[in-house]
Amino acid sequence: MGRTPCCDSKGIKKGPWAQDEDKLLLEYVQANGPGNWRMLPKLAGLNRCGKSCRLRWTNYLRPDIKRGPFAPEEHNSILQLHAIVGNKWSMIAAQLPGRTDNEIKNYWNTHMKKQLRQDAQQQQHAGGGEDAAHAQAQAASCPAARHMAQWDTARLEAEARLSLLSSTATTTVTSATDSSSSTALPPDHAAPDIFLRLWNSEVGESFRGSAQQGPAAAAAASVPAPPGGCGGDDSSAASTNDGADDYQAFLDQAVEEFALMHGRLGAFSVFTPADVLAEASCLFSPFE
DNA sequence: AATCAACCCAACCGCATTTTG
DNA sequence: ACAAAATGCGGTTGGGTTGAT
Repeated sequence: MGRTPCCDSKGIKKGPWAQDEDKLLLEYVQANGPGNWRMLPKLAGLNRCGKSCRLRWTNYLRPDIKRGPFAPEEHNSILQLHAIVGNKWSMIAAQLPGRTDNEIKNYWNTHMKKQLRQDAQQQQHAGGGEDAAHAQAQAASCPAARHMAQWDTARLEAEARLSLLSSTATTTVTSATDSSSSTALPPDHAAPDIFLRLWNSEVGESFRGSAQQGPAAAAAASVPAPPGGCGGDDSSAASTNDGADDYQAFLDQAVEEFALMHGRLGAFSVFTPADVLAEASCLFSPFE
């Protein structure tokens, strides 16, 4: 006994949108604004369900949608954001003006997953050894371990940036590294660098402690092995559960920070200016 | 030229969350 | 406070396109 689906009416068209349908939808939304998707098809003269109309508008017809290939900055942003919030595509999309969650999701699934796999393989060849191969196979077969690998990348980049900023002794770092209040507003003149703030907070420190035994160990310690899944017959999983708590606490705080900051400031850039990123990439560029 | 496989992306589906009466 | 409706979100699928054989 659930709700009846919105699209179960007979005769409702599905599949690709025709040009005239796009035109009808576009004209209606431009005249009346988005919203009331339930009634919109009838009012606009469309033989579609409201859900389909909303999707078509948000993913394709919206005038502020940016089309074309993703820029390197966008690529890096997606990479870093995904390391923090995971598959929260709408959250990631909120930080990339003009990109839809669907587009980012597709981009991640088709381009970036593949690239991460290739990078991992390259590292395996460079590193060599059976242990590396084993860890790689584990990472490839276990989503949680993959996520940890992504997290490790973001962590390294944050460290590189921290090193950079501390060496240039900018005043923004002083406020950014003030861990006494993780929810304090950043100074108006500085971009809020959540990576740095989280990294220097207590949960960040706690997580660093658990991850210091290396990425593979951190992955094993942080993520309980699924039944019959990666991590094998890990009987020590229970004894290392602190890592999972730290990791979860870190992620939870990251999500809270995003939500809080986004609520206060609207759309904003999480990341430092492009020149700083460029410098950082000289120190450490994991995805090139 | 024909066939097949891989890739890409728009659209759908179902669940979760929020809003409304 | 509750139930139903509306909306949002993430996972998945299907069909078109492109490249290899």
